[in-house]
Amino acid sequence: MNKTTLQIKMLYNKMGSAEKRIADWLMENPGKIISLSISELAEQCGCGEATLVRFARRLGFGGYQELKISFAREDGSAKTADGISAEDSCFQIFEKVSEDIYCSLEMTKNSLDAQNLETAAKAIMNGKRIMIYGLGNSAAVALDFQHKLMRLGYNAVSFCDNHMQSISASHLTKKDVVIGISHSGSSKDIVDAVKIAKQNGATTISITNNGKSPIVKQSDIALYTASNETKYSILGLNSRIAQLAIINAIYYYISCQDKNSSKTIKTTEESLQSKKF
Amino acid sequence: MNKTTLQIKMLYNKMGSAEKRIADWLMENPGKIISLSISELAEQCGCGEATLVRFARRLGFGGYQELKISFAREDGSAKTADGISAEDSCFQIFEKVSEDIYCSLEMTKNSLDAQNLETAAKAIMNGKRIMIYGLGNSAAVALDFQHKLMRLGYNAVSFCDNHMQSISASHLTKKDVVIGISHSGSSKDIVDAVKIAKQNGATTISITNNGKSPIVKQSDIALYTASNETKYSILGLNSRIAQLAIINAIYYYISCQDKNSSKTIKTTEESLQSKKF
DNA sequence: TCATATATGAAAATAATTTTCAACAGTTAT
DNA sequence: ATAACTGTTGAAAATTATTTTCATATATGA
Repeated sequence: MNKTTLQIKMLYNKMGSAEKRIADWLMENPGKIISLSISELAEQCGCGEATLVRFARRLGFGGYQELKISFAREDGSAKTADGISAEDSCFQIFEKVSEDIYCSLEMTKNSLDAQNLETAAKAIMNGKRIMIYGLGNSAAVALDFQHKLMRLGYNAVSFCDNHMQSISASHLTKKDVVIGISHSGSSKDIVDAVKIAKQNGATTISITNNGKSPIVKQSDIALYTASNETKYSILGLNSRIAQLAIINAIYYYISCQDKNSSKTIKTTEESLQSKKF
Repeated sequence: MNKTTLQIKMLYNKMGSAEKRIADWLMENPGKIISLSISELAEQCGCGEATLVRFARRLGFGGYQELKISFAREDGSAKTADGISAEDSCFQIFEKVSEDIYCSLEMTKNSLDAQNLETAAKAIMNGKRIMIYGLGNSAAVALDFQHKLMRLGYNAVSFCDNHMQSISASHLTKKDVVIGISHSGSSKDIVDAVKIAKQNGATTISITNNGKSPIVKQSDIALYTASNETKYSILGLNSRIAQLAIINAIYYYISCQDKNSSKTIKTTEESLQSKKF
């Protein structure tokens, strides 16, 4: 599946009935748009030309022509990513997983607030200590974040022990920053620890897939991922990748903004040299 | 070089001076035609619109539009993902990171051997014990893998302590499976541990970005990621995501193939219920 | 040199696209 | 329930793009 098709599917629910008809026609007739003018397509879809222009704009194009060209670029051979089944080879599953990851990243682009992201990155840069809490699935993400921040020379620690999380949170001050990671946003222990940190005046950041979750109430800054994985799993596998993408973005942002970072990164690399063949 | 470009070169000698000017401009400005109207391009080439229409017809197209679309289709390499700079907002960086992740996944699709992937997944399913080794960056990936396999009810353990890695490897048998994760493939301790495991007869699997690395020599099965990140980092951030995608694929594959898994996943979920709000 | 064939671009004709606007549907506030 | 608001829609107008026509220019070969 290509980028444009993907985007159409993502925005489908937000479309009006005429736009949905357009989306449906495009899905059912892959590649055909390329040889049609706006009036011809309007007739096919039973809508006005204006609606087609709006449709194109909504997808981020300048107009109908650009939409058409985008379809031409991205090849008509539209693969449709179905669910994963027992007949699939492991490689086919890999392809589907890639597709879903891509989809989740696009969705996260919509749900992630640019201002919050920037504020969170700056808070981390100014924090005296950075505490990162995650459990289960999110523990690996927390560890990844700690690792990256340490490479940049920051005083970052991650905990995947709920006692340690609460203990560490209880000793924080308003100079410190806490990052709570929970896909559901409802992990009791993480919420507790973040709450304690907030009571102590620390800046609290949460990374979650659920906007209406308890962790958000305890957060000064909430970073939302998005993913459509009800299909074949309760596990938020794709939102996890989106979390990592957010972490990568923050990492790069800090490494660009922080003037010491290039030196620090070099120091890190040097320290690891002897560990390699 | 694409079909249309080739044809233009073939017919070049038969063209008049104005048409040659068009051909020259197109060669010097690859891809630019896509965003230009016929009048704009006519001005660029210093010729009349009519000449452009004739030019397109001569190449076998119905008109200017078709020529334009043909260029759009054949010019896949027009991705303009720049590097990350200090002027970028954190959100812009997130967008670039997403783009790179997508790119890396596509590249990995090419470098990953379907047969090896399947073999690795089956070996894991049949392994008595699964040992996963990673250090630094790769420790988080190893932890993630362990977590997923445990959810499926497998006897999986990850170590990010080089002593524990070697110790555990020294006690393995040919019924066991070892997974060594190293972006560079040159991490001494990981290679050592995998080597020990291999000497003991365990099935060894490696996940790495480097086909010609020491770890591959110690592996029965090598799974290669791919990524282009020389641009702004030594860290293999994107290959890391590709590693996780491989892990996700294996997870789903096993959960489809292993008949007990749905029960096990349910048990896992139940065990976590009390931890949530 | 001249007749013929071909190439060219300005302008006219046609077609495609975009904008405007009024009607309408659904939602929220009063 | 009603008013005010918000967003969707397509017909028609306005704009822009493309194609055709045609007069002129240029080259070719007898």
